[in-house]
Amino acid sequence: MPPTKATAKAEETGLKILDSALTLFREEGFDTATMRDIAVKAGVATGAAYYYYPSKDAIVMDFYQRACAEMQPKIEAALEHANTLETRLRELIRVKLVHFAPNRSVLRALLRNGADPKHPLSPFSPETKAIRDVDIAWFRKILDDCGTRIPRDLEPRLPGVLWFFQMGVIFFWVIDESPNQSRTAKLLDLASKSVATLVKVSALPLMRPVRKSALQLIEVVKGD
Amino acid sequence: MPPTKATAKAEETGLKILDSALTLFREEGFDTATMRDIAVKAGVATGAAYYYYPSKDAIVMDFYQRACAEMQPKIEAALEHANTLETRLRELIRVKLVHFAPNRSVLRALLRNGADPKHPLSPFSPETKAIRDVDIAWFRKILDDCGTRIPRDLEPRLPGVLWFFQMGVIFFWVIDESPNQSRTAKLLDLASKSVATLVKVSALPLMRPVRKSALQLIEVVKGD
DNA sequence: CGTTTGTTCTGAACGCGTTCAAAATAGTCC
DNA sequence: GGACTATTTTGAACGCGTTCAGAACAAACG
Repeated sequence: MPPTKATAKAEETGLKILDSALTLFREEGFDTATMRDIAVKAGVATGAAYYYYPSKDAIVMDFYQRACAEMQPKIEAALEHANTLETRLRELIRVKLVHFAPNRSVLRALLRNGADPKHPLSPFSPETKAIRDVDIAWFRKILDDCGTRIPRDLEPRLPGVLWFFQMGVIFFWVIDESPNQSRTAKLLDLASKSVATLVKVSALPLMRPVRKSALQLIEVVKGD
Repeated sequence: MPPTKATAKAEETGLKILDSALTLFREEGFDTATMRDIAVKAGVATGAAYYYYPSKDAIVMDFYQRACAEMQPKIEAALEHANTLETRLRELIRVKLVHFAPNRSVLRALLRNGADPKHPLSPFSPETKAIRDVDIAWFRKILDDCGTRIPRDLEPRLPGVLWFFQMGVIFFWVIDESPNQSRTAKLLDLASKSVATLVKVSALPLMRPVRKSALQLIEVVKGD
């Protein structure tokens, strides 16, 4: 959102800038749309955009936050009709892809900097922690009552791992140029099934050493 | 390398520009070092740098290519003393980390754009295919005579998968801010062991369905 | 009403990567 | 040597994201 401003008129200007930006991003891509274009389209001076958003990236961030908020009820609805871990995982992620679909290229601009956790736009940055926590809570939820027994030692780590898995799928989707992103659809089907199976299998007594190794790895990756 | 120029003096100028750039990148980071700085340090005008390199990124690319070439004998040496899949995998990757260590931040600039396969600097781009192929050949080699039996169906895909695994480790290393990148060291140890175990286990008759699923996934991700 | 204080907006300017017409230099042939 | 071509180098200029001093406007108070 444009950071809360005093007057109603200001609120409106902020939204106008956001709207102009997103339209231009969609129409001609993030890089091609310049801050000057955005300002002109919103009917303000270049500098005005910076009164509402500290940077071009921040506009994308705002879009991302709003999108996440809008998605919450959609996610809830999608999970109603899904009971198994596999279907819940798949539907949860599918809701996001569908919701982001019209703005796939905007998301690409965001995930470009996914590399650097120091970058404010990274899905791993402190700035995005709030969103991440909400996301991860959903994965905890779908593990909670899915009928699959989760090993005690895996339980606290698994939501985060599934979130990471989700980021991988979204990332793949963003760069997937196949018609209608059909490759991602296939990937999501296959991967959801595999992940669900893996979780199930990981509970077998025989798998204890494998699970312990995996947990060690997770610990190293997460620990900082 | 600076694209082949006619005179020896030109060759030298090109190297001077490369050298100045890398020094500045190391000293103050990729973003802070400007093309003007680089040119001044090399004793030429700003535009001269663009006679040798089409972009700032291209300098990093050149560094990367040279580094890969220099690494070949080091890799060969490292593999002499390693016989198991686990140790070979670990040593192969370790050689790269050690070699890149003084220029970790330069590599970071390169991997920043790893996201977009359309970006020329991406490790997945057509522009980097030659390097990638050489890399993958090494992974084929360490699978060849490591004493572990590789399932027939997995064999053609596995080198690419291991290369991808390597990119993951390098990526983690590049953003690893722990002292001396000790977390990466731990990760590399654990992950090499796990990967080697996985490969071994994947050959068991019991694991056939799991392996087939994994292969399907690989197919979807690679196929384009 | 005028003054004052805070909010919103302006547009010129900065530093960056990059481009390019033209100048300087080197190489070649008579 | 001089004339002509190809290579190398220059530095001003462009478009971008961003900054900032101050103009314009609104609200509150006397």
